[in-house]
Amino acid sequence: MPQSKLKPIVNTRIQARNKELILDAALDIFSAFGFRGATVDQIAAKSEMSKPNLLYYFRRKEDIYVALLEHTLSDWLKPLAELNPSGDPLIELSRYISAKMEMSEANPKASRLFANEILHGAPMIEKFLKGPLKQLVNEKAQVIKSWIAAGKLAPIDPYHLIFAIWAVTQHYADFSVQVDAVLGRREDIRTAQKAVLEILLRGLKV
Amino acid sequence: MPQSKLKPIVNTRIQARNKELILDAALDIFSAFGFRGATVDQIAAKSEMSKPNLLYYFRRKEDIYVALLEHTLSDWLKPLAELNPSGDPLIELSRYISAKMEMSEANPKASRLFANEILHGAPMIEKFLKGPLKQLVNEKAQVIKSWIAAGKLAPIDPYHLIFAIWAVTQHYADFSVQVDAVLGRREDIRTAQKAVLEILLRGLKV
DNA sequence: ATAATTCTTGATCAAATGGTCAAGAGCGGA
DNA sequence: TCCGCTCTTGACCATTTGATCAAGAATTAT
Repeated sequence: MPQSKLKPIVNTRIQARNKELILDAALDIFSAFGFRGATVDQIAAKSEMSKPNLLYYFRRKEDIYVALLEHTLSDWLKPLAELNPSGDPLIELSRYISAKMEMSEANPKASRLFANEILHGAPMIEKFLKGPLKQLVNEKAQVIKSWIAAGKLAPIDPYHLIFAIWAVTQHYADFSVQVDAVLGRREDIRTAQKAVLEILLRGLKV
Repeated sequence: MPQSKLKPIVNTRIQARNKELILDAALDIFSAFGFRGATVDQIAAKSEMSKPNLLYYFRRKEDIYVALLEHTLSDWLKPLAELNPSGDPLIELSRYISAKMEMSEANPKASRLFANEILHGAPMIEKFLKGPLKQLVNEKAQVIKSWIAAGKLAPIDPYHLIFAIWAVTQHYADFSVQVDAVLGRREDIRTAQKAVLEILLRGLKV
């Protein structure tokens, strides 16, 4: 069945390449300046592209921003989704915390992008928060509850435990300027990871 | 000695009142939209004042922002400064964490203002971070170290413990949209406070 | 090859926005 | 009361910025 002359369904190679270039540049700019603080000119300059050309691929500034968020939302859920109900609680949580710390180290820009979006009321990702994220957290909270019921974990509110893990791990990406300023040096990820694991896990032992 | 005709040293009553009105409005606007996202018009509208009149009190948008940050920096340090070296470690830390949780509840806007500033590289408060804040944290880290040395506290890195307390407590102000979305309701501060105290303190007992 | 389609850009626009100015209104001290 | 200083504002300006457009260059399909 011939695809009658509709709008481009399949991206050309050039489209794929340029959209990728734009999203890469946009992550740099949006994470550094926020949605309102970033300008289309900046993103165009960083992707070495004229502004009209950039707007040929994404018709509005907001479209770039939304695409960028969607592009990374699934990555965000992955480590939590991998929390294994039949594994050992402390090992599973340790793995999760380590994974989040490594994400903060490897991709602080994505972390700051989300932080900024949520800080400003999450206008673009409200549905994600109330939908997939909420659902996954509920599911994993049940897992933690079952561990507690089985006497394998100290009786801690699972939701607030998850919040605490998010808060602490993402702090090293979002507030790295403050961390470095207070420590007087660029913080070593290994040291931080070890300390965070101790602080968060020590109290969870039965 | 008569004060010769210099610029106004002492603020008039009207100045005091209007500057206060402006700063109140500015906290609302800057915390919601960030420095770049906020507009002078918005702040003027919120303070029920014409834009030129607002700019009579603060000549530039940046001046309002800086005044606002300075206006609250000392409040920020106060609870940590009150950590008492000769008190019981767990009670002192419990008091500190509770104070921070109450600040998140009582003044989430100030928390978001700082979060946004730090997230974007802290261009205006770099000196505060590397100066007074660093110094105070060093001092209190020593207190925690002495508690550990005295066998009154589990051996935890004091700097990362402080970071963890900041991260978790401020999370409830800065990421409240996410917290509420995941829980499906407005979170009750008492519940959150109790959970946070357990999570952070349980592992600190010797 | 060549027609159709996709890609690229200089020039331009309208709106938003930070900030200025001059002139008038209001207030406080002598 | 009167004078000088503080306060207030409508009108205005220059720049920034998101977005458009028309026309030409490059690519792709036949």
